[in-house]
Amino acid sequence: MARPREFDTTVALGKAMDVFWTKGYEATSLCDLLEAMGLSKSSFYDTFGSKHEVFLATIEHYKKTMTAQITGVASLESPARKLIESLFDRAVSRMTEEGGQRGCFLNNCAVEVALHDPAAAKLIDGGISLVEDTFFTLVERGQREGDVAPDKDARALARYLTSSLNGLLVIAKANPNPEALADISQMSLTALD
Amino acid sequence: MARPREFDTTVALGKAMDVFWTKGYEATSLCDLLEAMGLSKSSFYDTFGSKHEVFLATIEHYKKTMTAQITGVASLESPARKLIESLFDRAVSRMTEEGGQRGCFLNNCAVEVALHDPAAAKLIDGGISLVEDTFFTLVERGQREGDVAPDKDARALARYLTSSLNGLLVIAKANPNPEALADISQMSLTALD
DNA sequence: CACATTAAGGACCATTTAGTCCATAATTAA
DNA sequence: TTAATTATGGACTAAATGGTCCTTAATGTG
Repeated sequence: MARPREFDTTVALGKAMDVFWTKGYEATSLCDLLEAMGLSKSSFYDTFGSKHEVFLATIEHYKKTMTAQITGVASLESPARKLIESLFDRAVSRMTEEGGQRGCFLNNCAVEVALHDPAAAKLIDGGISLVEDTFFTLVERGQREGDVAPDKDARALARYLTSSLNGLLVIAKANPNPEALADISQMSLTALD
Repeated sequence: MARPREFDTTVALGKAMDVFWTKGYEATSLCDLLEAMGLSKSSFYDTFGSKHEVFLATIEHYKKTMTAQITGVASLESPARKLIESLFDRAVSRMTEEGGQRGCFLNNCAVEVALHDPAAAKLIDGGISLVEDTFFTLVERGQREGDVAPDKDARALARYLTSSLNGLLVIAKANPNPEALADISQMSLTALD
């Protein structure tokens, strides 16, 4: 009953992340994880150590996949401003479509555990910085391209955009009203003018 | 060992709210609640029914106390714009001071439970609407007073401000960096120009 | 004084929790 | 063929979970 190297650690981490993402850390039981990851308790503890270690690993996993995704977007040829706008658009449409109300994993984690889990908080902060840095790059490029206000501080704008996106996601969780989200998204982006 | 009507239900709810606020719903045990509220298990179940019912009650409690606080601010004589700014200032200073990183109770609840607890989600949404309505009143007043952009839709601005404030609080939870928060707050408020 | 409240204390419950450990089976590499 | 890997299944634990219930004690009210 045991072929060696049967399961893919990365895939399993992705599954675990999905569970934490939709249920939250505390509400996720070991059982939930085992089911989702498709492995036995023994293997789980052998490979990952503990629930908490898996949790931290999923945050790392999220950062990796997000980085890939985000640098993908940021390196597209479209004007930077359009790319920024599309990031907001995507957030809105994701939150308004069926079953998409999970929000942002980092956001969820920050709110639920950051205060009591310093290790997680550090990873989360790193992830948010990644987002901020992406916005920073885009803002600077936008300023060079001429469709982002050149007089505004790029770092401040990047911080602001990151915060705005998170705000949008929180509001959407409480009530994914498309009109409200569109208002918020649009107003947020006027800061680029 | 039991004097009748000894404990004040409202006070107890406030204590319970504090626990949920700092620990989150799932991470709060019955034991935590009993200790904080200062009552026995029997009295707890007699009076409140269940952990979940207390939870819902604390959201209501939060709304009540917040309404009082917020209408207090909104009815001050200062210019509306100044009042809006002070709401952001207060959020920043609360999040940067020692032990103030709990964020906003509604925000926390929205992120942790809204997806799986429809009853809570409804109450939370109601609370957020309260905030939005306060901003709406202030924005309209600010427009009349001449220091908020008159051409912008007041409802959209109110939604935006609510979202921005929530974003700020999430970012602060992950990393309460005063500079970043100041950047975010300031940039958010330029939407009023 | 007596009676109805009101609360506390504590026994009790079934379930679930995260986590450990070991024997077993399948596989690959030497 | 043999030995080292690698994973599984399942037995097991100790603690904690939310929740029920019943007895007892203190109090206010008639």
